[in-house]
Amino acid sequence: MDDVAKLADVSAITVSRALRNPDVVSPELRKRINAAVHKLAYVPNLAASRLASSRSHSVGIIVPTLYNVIFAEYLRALHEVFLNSGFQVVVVNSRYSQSEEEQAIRTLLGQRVEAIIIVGVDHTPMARHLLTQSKIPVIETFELADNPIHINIGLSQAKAGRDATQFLIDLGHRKIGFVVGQQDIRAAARLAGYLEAMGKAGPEYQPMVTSLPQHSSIALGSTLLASLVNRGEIPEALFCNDDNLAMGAIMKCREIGIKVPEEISILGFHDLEFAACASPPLSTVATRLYEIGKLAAEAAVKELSGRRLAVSTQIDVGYEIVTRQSTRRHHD
Amino acid sequence: MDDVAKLADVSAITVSRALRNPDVVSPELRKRINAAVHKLAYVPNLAASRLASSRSHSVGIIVPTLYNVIFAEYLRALHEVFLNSGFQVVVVNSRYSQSEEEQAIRTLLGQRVEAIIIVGVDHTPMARHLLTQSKIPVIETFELADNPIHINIGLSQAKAGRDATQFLIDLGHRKIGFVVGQQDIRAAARLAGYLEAMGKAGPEYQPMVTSLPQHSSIALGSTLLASLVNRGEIPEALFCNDDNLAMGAIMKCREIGIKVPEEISILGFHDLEFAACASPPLSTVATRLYEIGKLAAEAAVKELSGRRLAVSTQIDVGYEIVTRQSTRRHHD
DNA sequence: GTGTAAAATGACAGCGCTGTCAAATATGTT
DNA sequence: AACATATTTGACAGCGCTGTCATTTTACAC
Repeated sequence: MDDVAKLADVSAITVSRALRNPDVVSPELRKRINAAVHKLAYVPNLAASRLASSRSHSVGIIVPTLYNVIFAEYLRALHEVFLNSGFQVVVVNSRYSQSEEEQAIRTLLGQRVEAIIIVGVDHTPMARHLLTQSKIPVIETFELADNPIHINIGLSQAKAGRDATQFLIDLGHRKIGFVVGQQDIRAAARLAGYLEAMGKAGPEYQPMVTSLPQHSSIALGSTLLASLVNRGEIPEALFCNDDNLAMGAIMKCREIGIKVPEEISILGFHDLEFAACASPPLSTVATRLYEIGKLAAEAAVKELSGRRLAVSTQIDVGYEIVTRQSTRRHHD
Repeated sequence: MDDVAKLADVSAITVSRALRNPDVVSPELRKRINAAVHKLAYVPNLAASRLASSRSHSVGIIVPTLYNVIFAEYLRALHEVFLNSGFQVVVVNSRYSQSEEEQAIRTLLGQRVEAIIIVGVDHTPMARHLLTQSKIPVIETFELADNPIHINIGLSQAKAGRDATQFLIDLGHRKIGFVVGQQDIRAAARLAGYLEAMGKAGPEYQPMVTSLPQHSSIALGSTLLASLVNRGEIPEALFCNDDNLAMGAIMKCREIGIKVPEEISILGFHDLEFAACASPPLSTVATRLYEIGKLAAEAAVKELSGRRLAVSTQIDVGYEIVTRQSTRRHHD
């Protein structure tokens, strides 16, 4: 900054002002300073700025993965709201690991982000401790917590899993499989819901879980369906932990000549962008991905602008089973 | 930090050391300090640390979108290499806007990231100026630049577009369409390649471009194919700007009863995870997404560890047309 | 011309750490 | 016991900005 000041022949403080508050500096100086800034390709040191002002103007987002489309709409909403409110968005990827999540929290807190939006409600005790002690808004999303740290926006994954399974049961299916990749906590909750519904339905409803500890993807859905077929255990209906898997399953069915939904009903989760245009269009549990992000960001912005919300606000955004053509009533 | 020091009854500097260099502090003090750190949920202020040490231990990644799967493998590779090398990864999303890209560059430079990995080689003059003046490694990826800022790893998008089109021409197709969403610069280059190949092939090869200024997605591919059909202009072959669009197109074809590849050949781009398990499996131009990320990160790490590369290193990772079942020789 | 208020600029300290070097303490050797 | 050496701890300045307040300059009214 001193270099800029020297070049523009003003004091350093004036440079700082010209950059942050251009209209309080006389036009002539402003012009000279801008020229110097440009000439030197000067970029203010944010570390120094943050240290001096103790404001970071940034918020931290923690998502489990950046490698598939599940959090796309959620991220889009967060970016839209925060960018419009003048916050910089820092996205960190915990890669479905609680220890990486804790590490991410440390990093973000170290950067003194002004709010943290995090997917999920299960954290290491240390992570929870850090989040609780930090004096910033913490928004936990996607799941509903029994005991939210602060603000919590999501839906009951277990209930959604139960209802989805019940939906397939009500369609007359008995042999209903559950398909999942690497099991994160939300997947486990949906699985628990599935098991509960199956258990309640009666002894002839035998749970049948197919899984492989890999990141969810369309390709994995395809692989999982193939392994099901190889074991000769083709169910009447399949509840897939997300639309990626469901899409893959549909593809594989088509490839090997299993008719969807005539021979097998397939139900996805999340209603991702491609669900409606799959062939056949995918029945799925629509979660309000964009909405969750939007509400989370808005809650954070509201908190930060002083209008404190209730200590622990919880919003259940619910879900909806969208019936398209990949499921149908069971015929013997 | 002072609070921690007071609680552990040591000097602040010892706390700092215990945190950064635990083995140089006596075990007893270390224990006391850790207890205090934990009790107070103390997280060191990274801004202060960065300012004092003038090291950020972080690298900046700029991608045009976080909302679809195109950059998944690329990001995965970058994360793997950088995290293993002890760098924190900051991902920023330019949302396909050059001005947002420039803003992102400012932010990252302001954070004093130690390297910048950026998708693309076209930047605003200001962005280029900032990047050039910054004394850090800059790795431009995906495209090959005539005039790289520093290190450049990618492939010729125009050449790939040309070859892909030629591939369809060689299959005997004449009416070959190009399908694209919102046109970024790489899309434009591929389109240019397509136009060039069509132009060279002769007057009976009329270009036929279908596009809609929206983010690429499977759903958009479906929409675009539908609009093609509505206009009654079903081509013999379709070169899609990426696999998302191709996948959507295949789905829509299936829905409305156009047989792929019997009635229409469909060629994608990138060989995304789902290409091989599409139905029919998608022929596509495989770009080495993971490889690009890996090479980029490794180049950056090498630069940062002192082993400077040649001033402007350029690596052409090439591409490969993968023939699966969505394309076939044309029959009249 | 003088006085008053407003606008523009500057001085200074300090944000919370770390690099460097100095001091204190422990350890080993003869 | 005296000394040399290694280990552990501490003091101090300063990283590059910004908040606060002081000072200078300008504008305007009388």
